Amino acid sequence: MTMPSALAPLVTKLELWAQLDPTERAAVLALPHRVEQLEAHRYIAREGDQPRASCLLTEGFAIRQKILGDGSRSISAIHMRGDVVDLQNSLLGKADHNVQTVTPAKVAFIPREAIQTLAVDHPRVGLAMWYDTLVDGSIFREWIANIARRDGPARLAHLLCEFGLRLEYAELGSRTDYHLPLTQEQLADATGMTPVHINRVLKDLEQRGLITRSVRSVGIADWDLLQKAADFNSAYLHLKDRAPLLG
Amino acid sequence: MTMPSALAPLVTKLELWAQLDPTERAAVLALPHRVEQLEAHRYIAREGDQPRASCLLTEGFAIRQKILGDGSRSISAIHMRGDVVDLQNSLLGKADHNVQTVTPAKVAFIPREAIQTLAVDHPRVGLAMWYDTLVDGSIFREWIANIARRDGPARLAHLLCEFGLRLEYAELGSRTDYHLPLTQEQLADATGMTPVHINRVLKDLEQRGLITRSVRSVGIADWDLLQKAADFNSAYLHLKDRAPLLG
DNA sequence: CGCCGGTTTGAGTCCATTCAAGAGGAGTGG
DNA sequence: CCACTCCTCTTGAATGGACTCAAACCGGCG
Repeated sequence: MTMPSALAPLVTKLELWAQLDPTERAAVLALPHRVEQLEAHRYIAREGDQPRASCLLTEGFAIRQKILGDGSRSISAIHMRGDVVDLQNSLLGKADHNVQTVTPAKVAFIPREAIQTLAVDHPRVGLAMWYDTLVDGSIFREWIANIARRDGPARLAHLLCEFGLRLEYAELGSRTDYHLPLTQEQLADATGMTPVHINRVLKDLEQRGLITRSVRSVGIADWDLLQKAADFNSAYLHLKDRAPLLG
Repeated sequence: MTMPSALAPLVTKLELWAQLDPTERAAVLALPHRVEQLEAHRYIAREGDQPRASCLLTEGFAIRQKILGDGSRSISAIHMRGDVVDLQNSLLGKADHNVQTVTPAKVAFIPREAIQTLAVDHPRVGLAMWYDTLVDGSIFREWIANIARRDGPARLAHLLCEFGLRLEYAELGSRTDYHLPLTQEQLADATGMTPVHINRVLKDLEQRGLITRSVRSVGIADWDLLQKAADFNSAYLHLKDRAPLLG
């Protein structure tokens, strides 16, 4: 278990939900953990595993995905720095989905018992982690609506809006101009389309002047316009409802 | 605030996750609450609201849904007796989706401050509620996969399997023969299809001998067969991973 | 009896898919 | 430096699953 600074992003994240006092902050930073540098496409957890550690993403990008019976894949979340990536799998005992890096990534593994103890000994920290899970849930619901009811262009545009906003919020880029670390195949699996169709939809968004693309980067000329085309309303990210009661 | 017995289903539910000691059990039952009998199609929370109370469903059925920009609707969850229906909305401060009854229902409203206080004063109860939220999230992920990647028949069959199993688990019916309290339009909004297509898919499942239907009831002749057609694996419901560590 | 919400059925259309092939780019090794 | 490979992206053509539009049917209920 290494230098505590690896957990700093976790404190930052939790303090969005609850102003922690010095004791609580120290307790979080004192969590036992093991830092690891992972290559791209590496599995952090596999469906059916009984993981003994949760994991904090401190660098790079990761996804949560499932492989269905017919071999197709569904991506249900994209994660970036500061996200606690594996609470579900490790706390619930048995992983119900896979977690995988998409780029080289640095992660801190935290034993599940340590998380539970922290939550019990410092209930306000537990509450903050619970809030984080609630926001996760909110994002899942929006993805359900996105995939179920929006057409191709709106669906992809919505993903681009969400990703941009979250990147900006995590201070990893500008929401109107950022590097998108996903292949078109991954975008397809995150939106319930085929890679071929993603390609055509991207072209369509570009031709309509809503986005510009270079290598694997996205530029958004007119944020409001794209937001409108995407039927995007950031409320579900709860970026502004932070530290609502605690503190 | 009425007789505490209305909260009994909540204790039952939480004890699936953590064996509570008498003090903790008493604390849950001592939660201030207001019982209300609601008619069908009544909104419990509306998107944008700042609800001051969470709500426990003690009788009847309810859904969570969103109305999109074009007026279409997406249903992201179906709830039955014992489910805590509005933690997300009330704890996060601002509702990001609607909660609505689909049948007449009895609910117990619990002030959000009371929930928070409970979680802080009795951290293990807080942990149990957190677990419940994690399972919610797991179901959302499966729904994403379901809508994104399965075809009509499998998608609907999957919903029928899940609903049956959850009903049985809540002791509200048999998984192979139950009353389905949803209209075909609601089934459509829960699976990302149109009502017309739901109708055809139902007919298809019936003709293939996978289900039988009467008024608004479903019979499943061969559970294993339907499960297979649905690509259904109940692991994501975490019915068997109960009380994993606590207690 | 007649209304009304929900269900069922038909016909035509379209969006997204499948299948297939080619182009671009990065990395490897001769 | 060039050939070779692998992966990703791009494009075309044909197919098909789900949609829209529209009408009819059904059962419960005032």
